[in-house]
Amino acid sequence: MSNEPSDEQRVWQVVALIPVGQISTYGEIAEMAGLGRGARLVGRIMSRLPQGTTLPWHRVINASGRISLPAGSAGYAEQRRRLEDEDVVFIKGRASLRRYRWRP
DNA sequence: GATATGACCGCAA
DNA sequence: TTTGCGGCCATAT
Repeated sequence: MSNEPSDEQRVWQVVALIPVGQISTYGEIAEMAGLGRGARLVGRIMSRLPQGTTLPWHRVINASGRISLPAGSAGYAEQRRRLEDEDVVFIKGRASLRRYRWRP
């Protein structure tokens, strides 16, 4: 039988490892999950997460340091609130923390 | 098969 | 710093 984890499974696994209060980007996640330049794939997978998931999806932002959800949307507000609850500071719409980088 | 779309990215100007 | 554009890759039509 195939125990091969799907791309979706690997992305979930990588996102789950992001430490509290730290952030990563779609591109970094794609790279770590072995998807190469599949940043858009990561974005698609994030958009399809089941409600009530325990995954720290809010710690994933784009390469510009900004939240990718439409500004003003409910999703944007929730992601920003969750990050601020973890002491991530926003300045002019950008997360002030240096983005989390994986340690090889 | 061709085209359009998306929680993206890097780079040039 | 911000914008625009090409590149990227899975899905939907």
